[in-house]
Amino acid sequence: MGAQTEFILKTSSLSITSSRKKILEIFLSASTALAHQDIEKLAEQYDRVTIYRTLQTFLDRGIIHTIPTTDNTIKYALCSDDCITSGHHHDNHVHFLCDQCGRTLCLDDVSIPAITLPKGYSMKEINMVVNGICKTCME
Amino acid sequence: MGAQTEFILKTSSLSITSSRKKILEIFLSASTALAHQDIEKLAEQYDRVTIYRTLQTFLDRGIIHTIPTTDNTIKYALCSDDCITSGHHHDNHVHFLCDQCGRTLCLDDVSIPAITLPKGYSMKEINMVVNGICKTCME
DNA sequence: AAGTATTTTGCAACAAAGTTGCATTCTATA
DNA sequence: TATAGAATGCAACTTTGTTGCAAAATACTT
Ligand SMILES: [Mn+2]
Ligand SMILES: [Mn+2]
Ligand SMILES: [Zn+2]
Ligand SMILES: [Zn+2]
Repeated sequence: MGAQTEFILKTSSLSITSSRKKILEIFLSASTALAHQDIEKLAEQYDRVTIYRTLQTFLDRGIIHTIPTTDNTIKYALCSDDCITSGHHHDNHVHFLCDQCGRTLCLDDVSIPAITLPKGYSMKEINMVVNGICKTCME
Repeated sequence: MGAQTEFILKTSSLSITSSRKKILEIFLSASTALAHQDIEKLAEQYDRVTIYRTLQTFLDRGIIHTIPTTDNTIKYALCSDDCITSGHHHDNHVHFLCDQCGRTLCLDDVSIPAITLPKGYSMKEINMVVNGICKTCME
């Protein structure tokens, strides 16, 4: 079970520590994106500061990505294997925020359509976030 | 000069106060979206709490809208006249975040393309945010 | 125009979120 | 197993956001 987390850390040339493994396991078993606070609760044996630094490290290596939200919270989710092996984030899927259950989901199968920017603008990254009611809450 | 701000406040059935006029003037003369902190600096005669409450009021009335960003900051920008008269926000344009100058721009002429969500999801709102280099910084 | 009801503001106190420096502990490697 | 370098925990601090309440300003009635 720890095999996958250790593989990810090694691939990203990060030293293997118990907090990094724990936080990775949390992401691997999560079905939704997580806020810093969610992780704090699920990894309460570790210091808040360690979690801040670990998330930043994972972002730098393309292990996780952020999802912008309309409230003031950032959500984090695992990147695809592809990001992890290439060492930087380059996903292209839409994110969904459920107004009822509050969950944030990566819609891996919905890709962001291309847009044309006005002349003079150069695009580096694009984010698309949809609010609404998720499948589970609709039932 | 205060005519336009007073008109907006009256249209939204808000009482006319000096802080509301000042904050509206700031938005009207701004070419970019503003963070809470930007407004604090430009309206330093008013209490921080008043600015929080005023922004919330303006959001409720569809006078301004928020722009989600990849860092943990919310930017605010004026809505179109259409939102103001109808009393709720319903813009549909792309937002641009310049990685160089840090400015956040409403690309009023670039509309968000439609997407198809997986079965069972219901869409209420959609946001599209592009990072890159803006026109001014490219020159 | 003055008086009154209602709304808004500022202040204080607080809570939550995020940052930094440094001593200690842990990890990788020889 | 010894050691250099990296990561962690802790304390102190800053920034950001929230709440209750008294004072002030605004809108409304007469
Ligand atoms: Mn995602
Ligand atoms: Mn806008
Ligand atoms: Zn839901
Ligand atoms: Zn720029």
